[in-house]
Parts: sequence; C-alpha cells; structure tokens
Amino acid sequence: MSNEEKILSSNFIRNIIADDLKQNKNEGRVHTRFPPEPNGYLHIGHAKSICLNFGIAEEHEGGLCNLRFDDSNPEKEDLEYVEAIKEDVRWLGFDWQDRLFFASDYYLQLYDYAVILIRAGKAYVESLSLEEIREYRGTLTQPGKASPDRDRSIEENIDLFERMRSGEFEDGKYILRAKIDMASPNMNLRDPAIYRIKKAHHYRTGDEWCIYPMYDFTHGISDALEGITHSLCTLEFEDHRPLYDWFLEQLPIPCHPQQIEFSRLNLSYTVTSKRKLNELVTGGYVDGWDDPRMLTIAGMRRRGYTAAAIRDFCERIGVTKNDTIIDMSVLENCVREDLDKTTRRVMGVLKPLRVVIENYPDDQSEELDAPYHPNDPDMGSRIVPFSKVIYVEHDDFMEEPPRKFFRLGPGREVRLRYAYFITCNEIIKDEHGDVVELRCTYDPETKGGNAPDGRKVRGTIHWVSAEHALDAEVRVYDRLFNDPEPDSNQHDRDWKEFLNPESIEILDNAKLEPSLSKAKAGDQFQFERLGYFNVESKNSKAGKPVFNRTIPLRDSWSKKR
RNA sequence: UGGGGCGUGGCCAAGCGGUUAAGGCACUGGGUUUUGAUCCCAGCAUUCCCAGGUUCGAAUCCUGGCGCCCCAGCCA
Repeated sequence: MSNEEKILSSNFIRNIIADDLKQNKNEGRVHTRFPPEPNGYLHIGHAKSICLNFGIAEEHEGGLCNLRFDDSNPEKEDLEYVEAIKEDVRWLGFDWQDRLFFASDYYLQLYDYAVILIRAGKAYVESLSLEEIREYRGTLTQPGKASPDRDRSIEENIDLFERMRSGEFEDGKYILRAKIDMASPNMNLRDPAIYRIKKAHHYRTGDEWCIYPMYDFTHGISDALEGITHSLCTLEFEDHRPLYDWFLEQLPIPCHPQQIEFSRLNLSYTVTSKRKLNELVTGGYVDGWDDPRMLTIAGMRRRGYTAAAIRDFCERIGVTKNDTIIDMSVLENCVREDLDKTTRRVMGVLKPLRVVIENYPDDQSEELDAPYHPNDPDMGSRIVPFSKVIYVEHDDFMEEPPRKFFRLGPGREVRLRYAYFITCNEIIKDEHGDVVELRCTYDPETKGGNAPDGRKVRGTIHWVSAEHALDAEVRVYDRLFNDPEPDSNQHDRDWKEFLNPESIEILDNAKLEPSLSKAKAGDQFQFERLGYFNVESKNSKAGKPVFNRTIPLRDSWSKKR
C-alpha cells in the first residue's frame, strides 16, 4: 500500500463539497482560491484558510486552487506584501502553478460590468457626502431613505461615471452605488458603494485608474471570472452573501460560485488580526513582521515552527462556524511532535556554571561518541569532547535542593549525559555569595554513563567542555501576551497593555558543543533537556551564531513544583 | 419589538432518529527510559445551553426561552 493515507476529519465544508460532487454540480469541478489583500503579512489565521482552500483542491481529483490578490485599495497595498505572501504560501507547501491572479488585472472588466449595471438601471452615481450617505442609510432598526440621486437618468449616470474615471472629480465627490433596497434589514443591501474615487498611485496599475472598485463588487466577479466553484471566506462576510449573489445575478457572467463562510481562527495569548499585527510592527513593539514572537507565517518560520506542524495544526483544529479560541498548547504540541522526530539532539548550556573535575588529568581530553537521536539510530552520531573543566546549566545545581530534585547539589552524584558520573564536593562563591563554580570528582569507571557496580543515579544533566565550547547567543521566547484573550471586548484596557514584557530573553553567554559550529542559518536542533532551537537567520555572525528557542521541551518537573 | 450566525467535557471537534456520545489538546495516575523529553497503557460528558413536545427510541425533529458573535467604511 501507499504510505500513510491520512484520515481526514469531516467538516461541514467537506460535506457540502462531497454532496455537490455527488450531484455532479459544476461538472464535478472543485476550484477554490486563496484571496489575500496585500496589505500586510500572513498570519496563522491565514494559514487556516490556505490549508483549507489548497487542501480541499488537493483532496479532489483535478481540484485547483488559485492565488489571487484582492487588491482594490491602492492606499494600503504594496508589492512587498505580495512577495512576502507568495513566499509564505509556497513555504507552507502549496502551489498555485500558473494561477496567480490579481483583482487589479480585472479593473477594466470590472469597469465594464459597472457600466452594464448602470445601463440596466441597477446602479447610480451618488453625490451625497460621506456624512449624508451615513444619515440616509438609516440604522440597524430603522430603514434608510432614498438619495435624491437615486433617480438620476441612465445617461447622466453614464456620463458622470465616465467623468469619474477620467479624473475630472476630486476624491469623495461622487461614488457609484448599486441600486438595491434602502429599506433592507441587511445593511449591506442599502445601496452599497461599488466604486469610489481615489487619486492614489496603485502598486500595479500605477496612475491608470483614479476610481477603484469596492470589495463586494470585485470579489464575486473575480471569483466568477476564474471559474471558482466554492468561495470560502470567514463568518463576517455571511451578511455579504446576498450582495455577492446579487451582483452575479445582475451581470452576464456564466458562473456563480457558492460562497461558504467559516469561523476565523482565534488563539489564546495572541492576536490574529492583520490590523493589530501591523500596529505591533509600526509601533515598534516587535522586531518587524517576522519577529519570532509574532504568529505571522514569517515569524513562525524564523522562530523554527515547521510548515508540516502548521499544516497539522490547521487540520486538527477543524473548520466550523463556532466562535472559538484555540488553546495555544495545540499549536505547541504540533510543533513539538514534528520537531521530535526530525531533529538532531545536541548539548548546549544556556546559563553556564563552571565545573572543575578535580581528579581528571589537567591536559587530557577525550572524544565521546553521542548519538544524534536516542530513538532513531539512522540519524547517526557525533563526537563530543570531554575535559577537566566543563559547563553545566546553572539551573541544574541547587545548594539546598528540595527532596525531589534529582540534579546537582552538595555531595550529590549525577550523570553527565554520555560521559561520566560526577559528585559535587565543593561550592565556590563570589563576593556576592553567588555560586560561580563547582568542584567535583568523576568516577573513571562510569565512562559512557553506566556504573559497573550497578549503582544508579537519578539525574542526568547536559554539559559542554569549556575549552571546546562554541560561544553563542540564545534568544528565549515566551508568549507575546500575558492575557489569554488580550483583545477580548470583556476588557476595558487596550489590548497592547497585555503585552508580555518578558516575551524575549537574550542569553548572551551560551556555551554550545563544538559540532554546532557547522550549523547553518535555519538549521534545527534539540538541545537536550531544554528544547528545540534553530539558527537565527538574521542576526547570526560567523563564530558567534544566534539561536532562537523555537519551543521548550515539555517539563513535568517545573509543573510539579 | 432590524437582520445574519453560533451553542456537544477545561479548550477544540466528530456526530445528520437506534453508537458504550469518535478523536485531538489539556489534565491525572502507571510503565519504559543515560533528555524529569519521547514512547506506551489507563482515567477523564449516565449526557449534548435550558424548558416543553413528537417518537417504541432525540445531541440529532418541532415549539418556546436563554446566552454569545457579526453588520450602520467611499476597508477587506
């Protein structure tokens, strides 16, 4: 049989598509699209949409998924975002092949469709001001009233619309509105704007246009032009579906995709909104869109989260219309699960404590062979040098250890991983009373980590030979927010007040085993007993690499205390 | 007393009139272990927002409540 055919959990969208296929709807085609606006970087919520849209296409024979940039607002969009988004989608493992589209490529067609609407008496040029339009629109409980321009003649509408396009009017002077129903209980149907004047430079069409179509008008038509069968979007567009359908019903387009809405992703202890992430970036709260603490795709990549882990996560959380907050531990579990099986184990000491092994010969050192993965011999092994002076983790020593502490303490014996048993004999402190060095003895009979007399030790700790150590900087990250729901409307404080001031800790004096000197940017490792780390792509220098802690190991000890 | 949605364990989620109400995360206990990791095994909803009703039988159908989310951009 073929390799692991993954059993996919059913969800309401998969069920709808399965039914459609059963009825041979759309001639059996399945064609989706991922339609980002290039106004920021993609985040974990977009990953859900990407996995859904591209995933559904992949699940069906002949299924296709387009990448389409929904760029109808020149003031917010930029080529930088287009490039970043393409990279992110590719990195996640998806391929749009030759189907890269831009709504801005449809501007002329969109304009022609607007003219068709006007000629059919279904759209008119509005001269009311923004404020007046708001007034005329009514409220949630009161119907709106007709604008005086609602009955403008078709000829006049055509003339005005052409002049809007030619640049005759200033921004805001006119808009083109669909003529639907000012009394509709659905606000979106109260004659929504479909074109506005914006004398702005567009990152793709330049100054060719000074009027730009609105989302509702653009999106459905773009879907239809591309032959999309299922147009998946988030719940806030549910109220827009009647409008989506209305445009396609009015226009001579022989394709009417089905819009299906699902709930957007919320994760505890973070924010998943492009607007808020943008605010963190521009406000200098983080180090750019790819800050490893950000749940942007670029940030997660830099942090060391893998595409496979993110895809797995998106499958595990499911797709529904429920308003939910996924526990961050689900994502973290996916990351650990993937890294556990793919990553080499090495030793590194984050907060070094010097240990002198008094009975070890002064000028001796030996090379110990240590496997890269205890459960996967195929990963091979590397040489780890051992010598008289080593570093151990400061946290692995306690002067007055509690009863269940298995590590180093006065008079205690522990195993140095893959090396020897050592016993702590003496503690050396500085003038502040801080422990700065340990004097230990080793048992030469325990080489490799086993005592011939059958004696057991409870603790095994990691270490690095001082003279062979590679100096490194390690960046340890924690959650970006202290509150599980920083942007909850239950709070009366601004969401940024919940930023965790300790979300990054820079350890400038880490000591790593020498095999790591060959590590390249992006390489990932497990530092035994600590967690998973990768070589930071931006700040590493030759001879002084920077490592990001992707995620710590699960730690039932710290939980117990 | 506008409209549109949603409500299954701590967090997700399958379930589509007959199942002991899947599964994952979290948590708890036990086993293996030279990472207090991984792995393994076990436990974790007499009940599906509430109340009525239909039915031999309801998380699934009906009625009525309650709670939460979204909508009054010339943003998407």
